[in-house]
Amino acid sequence: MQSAGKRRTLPTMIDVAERAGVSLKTVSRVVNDEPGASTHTRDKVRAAITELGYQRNTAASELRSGRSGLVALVVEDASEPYQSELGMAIETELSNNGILLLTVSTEANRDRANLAVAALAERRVDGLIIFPSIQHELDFSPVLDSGTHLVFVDRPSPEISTDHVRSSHRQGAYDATARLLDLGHTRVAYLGDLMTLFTGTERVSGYKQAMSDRGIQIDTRLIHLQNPDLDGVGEAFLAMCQLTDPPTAVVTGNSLTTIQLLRSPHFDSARTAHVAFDDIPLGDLLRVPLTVIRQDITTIGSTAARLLLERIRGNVVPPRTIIVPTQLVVRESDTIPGA
Amino acid sequence: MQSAGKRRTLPTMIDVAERAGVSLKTVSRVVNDEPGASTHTRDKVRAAITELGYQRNTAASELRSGRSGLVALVVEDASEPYQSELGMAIETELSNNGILLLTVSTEANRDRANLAVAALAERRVDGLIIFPSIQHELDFSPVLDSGTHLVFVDRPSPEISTDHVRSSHRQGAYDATARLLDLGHTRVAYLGDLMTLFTGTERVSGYKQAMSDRGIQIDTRLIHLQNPDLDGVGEAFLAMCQLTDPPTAVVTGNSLTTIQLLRSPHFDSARTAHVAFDDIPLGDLLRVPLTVIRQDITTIGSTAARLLLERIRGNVVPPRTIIVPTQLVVRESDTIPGA
DNA sequence: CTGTTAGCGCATTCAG
DNA sequence: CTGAATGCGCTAACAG
Repeated sequence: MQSAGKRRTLPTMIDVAERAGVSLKTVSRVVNDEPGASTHTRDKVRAAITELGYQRNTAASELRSGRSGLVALVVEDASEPYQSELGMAIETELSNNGILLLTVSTEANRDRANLAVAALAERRVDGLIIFPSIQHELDFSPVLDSGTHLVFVDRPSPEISTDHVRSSHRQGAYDATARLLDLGHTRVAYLGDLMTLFTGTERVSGYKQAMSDRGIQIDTRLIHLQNPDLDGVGEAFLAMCQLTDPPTAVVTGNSLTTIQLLRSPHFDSARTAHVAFDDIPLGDLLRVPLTVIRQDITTIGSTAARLLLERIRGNVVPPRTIIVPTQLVVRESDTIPGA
Repeated sequence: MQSAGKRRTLPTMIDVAERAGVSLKTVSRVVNDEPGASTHTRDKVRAAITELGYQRNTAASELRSGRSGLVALVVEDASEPYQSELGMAIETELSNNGILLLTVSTEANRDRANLAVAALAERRVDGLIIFPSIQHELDFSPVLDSGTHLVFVDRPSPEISTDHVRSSHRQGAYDATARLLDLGHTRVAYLGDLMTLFTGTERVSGYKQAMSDRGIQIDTRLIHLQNPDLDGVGEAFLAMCQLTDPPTAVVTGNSLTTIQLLRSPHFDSARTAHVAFDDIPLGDLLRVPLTVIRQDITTIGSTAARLLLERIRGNVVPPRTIIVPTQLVVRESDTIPGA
């Protein structure tokens, strides 16, 4: 059994050079797969590397070259399903390009989120992928100073003009609403996020558009927007049901709202048709399997990583916006059993 | 609107020293909160730092000092709920100590998982927290050479003697089984992982112990162990139901097996009592809310991070094993409606 | 194809 | 309490 934690001096490129009988620079060429070394020399150097157990010291390389080989993902809570799936997609794309991923959750360190960004700046990360926090805007000036590239996911930055990848929030909400309308409903409620959020605005406007397109009067009493972190969705739905003309169907605009509604005693999946924006884990195993608008998070993540990699490699183009389509996944909750 | 990606030369400690009219070393003292600088000097230096927008270059500091301020979490799939919650707990603990977290999913880099570990070694990460992969043993010799500290989570390493934090797998499985036995069942099946896994072995032995303690004969036909990545749980359960004395209750030993069973057409939650090891997301919203043994992942993660931090700070003690208790969460699936 | 020189920005060592 | 000198390990720029 090996034991961890012993430290001795590690061999350097100079040691390898001596062992292989070549110059320092030649070793560097081999290690970095640069041209300018014969196959024979390469083999000699490689042999010396394995004999000595040489490992390149990234810190030195980084200091000299200015590139860190590090990208950071800044999210609110890396353990939330959407965000962890995003992280996984990004990591996959980056690791295929020899870049390691740092993850910073602003929630974990609310007061110190800006400190964390400063730490990323000190580390000279090559790029940042940002899933903007709902809670508070971060100060990205430290990383901008050092020429780090930024990509925003899910919604654009209000202050910084840069690349941005997101779902077609509006179209997704449109599709959710249209689905219920096509099933014959006319009283369709919308429970969603506040309009202060970009995504909230987009989605509610998709809902309204679908209603208008089918010539259905929009009843503002059937629209409830609130911060989904706070309670109140169930009560809002109850109030709607007490109208003389209550809703027969409902669209929920985000997962938190969906879960609040499903957990509410005032909501009965057997009596009200329901389509949710955002899939939730195990949505197929619920009491009534949930019909949802699913975001293609993996594509969003890998696209964000790809845009970032292009810029890191020196591609200079104007800021781009990429919209990734959503998908309607029909299960059961959109149809009422009795109907 | 600011625009990202412009690069100019950043100020260094020398610039700050000149501006403040002190020496390089004094700046270093202030930046690192070392003693040996008067309050007056500190203020002068701090002022110069803000005026110039100075940011320490971590690479240089790292090259000189040998410490990277980086810890890596090596998991199989960072998007899986258990693993992302673990990551979040670790990140919280580390960020409180000024350390950033790298996440490496071996799944994202299947063929190259060992290469990723080598990359961590080259980066001289201060420590590694490892949630061992089911798929394949990794080669940690590169990081051991550079004196990196390791902590294993969930199960110990078969090869390396080091710190290790995990749930009381055996006690948890015991509690799950005992719960069903106490409810009057005598034919309790166990569907779980292979015994080649540490956790699989621990949990099945907890099940057996509970049965024996209550004087109930263990029927090996009611025990099914398999790789939960593969199909077959539903069929195995069906086979048990066709016995002359079929099970009236079942314990599932891990989330994948639980989900397979719940999705299987051969299993009916209304007819068979069920307790699952490991909570699953939204377990309370399932057709029949799931009674589970829940692991305290947050405690596991923060404990692992704490043990690692101690070693990074130079604490030399023999390898430690910390067992974190599990908790029975009673919902409904353990009782059959008719009974 | 290969080698020499210089210096990235900082922390360590030792001298005041 | 403060400063000067040195070099961590590597890569960029050039020379042969």
